[in-house]
Amino acid sequence: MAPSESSGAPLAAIAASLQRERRRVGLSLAEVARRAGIAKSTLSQLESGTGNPSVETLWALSVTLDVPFAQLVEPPRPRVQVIKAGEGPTFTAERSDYVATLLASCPPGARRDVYLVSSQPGTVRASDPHSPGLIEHVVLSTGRALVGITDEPVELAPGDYVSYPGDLPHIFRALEPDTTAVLLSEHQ
Amino acid sequence: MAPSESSGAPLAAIAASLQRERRRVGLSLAEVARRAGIAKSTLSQLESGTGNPSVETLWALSVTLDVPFAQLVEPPRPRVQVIKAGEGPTFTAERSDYVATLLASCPPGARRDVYLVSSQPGTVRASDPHSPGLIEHVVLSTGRALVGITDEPVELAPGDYVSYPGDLPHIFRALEPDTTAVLLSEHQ
DNA sequence: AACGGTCGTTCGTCAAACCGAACGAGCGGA
DNA sequence: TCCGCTCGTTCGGTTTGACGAACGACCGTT
Repeated sequence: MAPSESSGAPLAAIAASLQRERRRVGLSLAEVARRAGIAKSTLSQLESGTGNPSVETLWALSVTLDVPFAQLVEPPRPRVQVIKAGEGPTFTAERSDYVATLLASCPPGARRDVYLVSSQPGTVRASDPHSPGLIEHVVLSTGRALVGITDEPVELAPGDYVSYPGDLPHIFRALEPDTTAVLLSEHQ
Repeated sequence: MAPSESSGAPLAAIAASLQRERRRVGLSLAEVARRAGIAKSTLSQLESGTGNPSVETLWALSVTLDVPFAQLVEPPRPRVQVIKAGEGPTFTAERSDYVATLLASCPPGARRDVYLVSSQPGTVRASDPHSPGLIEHVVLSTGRALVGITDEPVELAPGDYVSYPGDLPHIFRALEPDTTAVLLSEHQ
């Protein structure tokens, strides 16, 4: 997914984030600038939305404020969301008793999808490689399953966890009826 | 968590990412520069690691290449990880039958932790607010539980999903023995 | 009030990011 | 071979982000 909107750079969002995070850690503008090794005038302009910082400058600030770099650029996002079992958009593989329910799709700023996977034995859910850098995490809830890279899958029991690069061929193969798992697809 | 290392800005990583993503979509340097509205000389220098782009410039490129902004800055990261049920580092709440197993901690570039939660009824796991912007996702695996914001929790059955802001007081209260859930803690 | 301290903003200077044009290299067709 | 085209790089000129000093505002203290 592309960055939020196709609009211009979120300079205003950066300005707000910088000030919010600085307030959060309770430091003065001058102190943050000093620790980050930048002029406080620069920081002042950035927080006022006047300016277009270089990556180096923003990076220094993200380190100083102990905030993920991306958080300074991609603004916040809120709220409560409930999806009852059986509801929500589902994706069913053809010729395979495999149902994936999208629980939380990738919003701007976050880079992960959360699925609830329900599968039956007898068939194999083989996935072609997804986009480079994608990582999948699987936590088995019920049943048993062979999960992971096609060449070296791992057998999971309830509570077991596996993660693997999603840009390699991989499978999900239920070994017992009503096998369910939580799948976290992380877009790097 | 802070950006990867406390070292200098990842200008080399940006250079590599830009070239890799451009190659991926199969466009020439000149064409990408034209679409992004920047001079191709600028892009040439960025891809060669010579330069310290402004946020505006990088943003335009991330939009053009249809790549999340953060991906241009935070480099890749790999591999397979297995944690069998009962293994892995656990956190136990005092006075509460509540065990959280850390499945995937927050690496540089990603901003989420994955836990397997196992809990027994009779006690309430109440969490004080975490850092601002944190979002928690819960998928119930077995049993039943009251989960969510303390003021308005949601009752979950196996397969149910809920997400809520982690910076508000929230609870996890098992309603049946051996209640388990997958908890995704997302650091915005 | 006068003082020392820190707060955040503003101003002039300088380095550098960005631009546009020109360049050489590589390739296919006449 | 000589065009015509596109590739990516290199070279001055212009714009602008970053710097440091100076500024007014706002406390406590004397």
